[in-house]
Amino acid sequence: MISKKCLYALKAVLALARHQGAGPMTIQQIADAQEIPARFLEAILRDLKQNGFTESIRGKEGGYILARPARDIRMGDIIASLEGPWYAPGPETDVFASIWEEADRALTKVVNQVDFQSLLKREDELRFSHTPDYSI
Amino acid sequence: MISKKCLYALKAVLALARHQGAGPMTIQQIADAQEIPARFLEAILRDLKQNGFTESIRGKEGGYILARPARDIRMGDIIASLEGPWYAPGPETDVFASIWEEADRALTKVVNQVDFQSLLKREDELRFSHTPDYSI
DNA sequence: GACAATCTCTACTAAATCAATAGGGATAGT
DNA sequence: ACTATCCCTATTGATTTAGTAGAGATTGTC
Repeated sequence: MISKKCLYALKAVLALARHQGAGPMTIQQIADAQEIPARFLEAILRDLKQNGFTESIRGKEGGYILARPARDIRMGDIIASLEGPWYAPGPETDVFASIWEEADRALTKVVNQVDFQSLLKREDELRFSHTPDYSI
Repeated sequence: MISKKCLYALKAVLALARHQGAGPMTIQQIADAQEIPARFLEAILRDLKQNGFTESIRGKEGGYILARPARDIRMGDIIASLEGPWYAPGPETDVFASIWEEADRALTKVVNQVDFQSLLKREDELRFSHTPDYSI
């Protein structure tokens, strides 16, 4: 099961992606926008910073920004850095090992195909298709 | 991360597959063969039974057998029945939902391609290729 | 320089899950 | 009756998850 921490991290990066170019976002702003407990988010953003995805500006007018363009951050990058490997390649190579590896590759391939620029686009399209149309 | 319970279950089914046609295996035999804590295995085998993968024979000379031919049991079947879904399809459909679904499909596809008859074959080949060859 | 808004760091905790373990009960063959 | 087996419920210790708390460091503004 994918952890909430990881889900929060993905949402946070998405929020920062949408805000890119408009200065830093505070932890509180991100927390409000994505409904994430602020204190928890704080720790997550620190993790993201340590892994090179975000940068922080301290002091008043401070906050977080993406360290690189949204196009250059993939879902898989975030997942890989926060989530442990979903299977442990042990020393004993049993008959299942190669299957786990194949499954891992399949999974990685999917999440590595999606960068945050394309997520923004997807989100826009989703919003569009879900907005009720009251016109006649 | 894939749980030990699930890994044990897969090993147990593999052991039963190899023993198929040779009468029931006791919990203890399976535990010894696959190095699984017997008491833990007991609960796992009960789960497998409830999910229709194994059948049990009680009393002396009792034990477990596969409920169907090894060819008709896939890795994915065992995993799906013991492991919860690896992501939770919540009510709110955010932009990530479709990615999780795609990832899930990719994963399922891999593990559903492998049945236990083919695992037996793979294991034989693996054993063969790992057996040191002392001939000159 | 005081103040306020921000990030930073360490520690703590409550709840859930995992990986078993324990103890007795039911069943079937000899 | 005896024994080897499966069956069922409950309990436990360790680990992980999902946060919370409190104090400290940094920076812009007045």
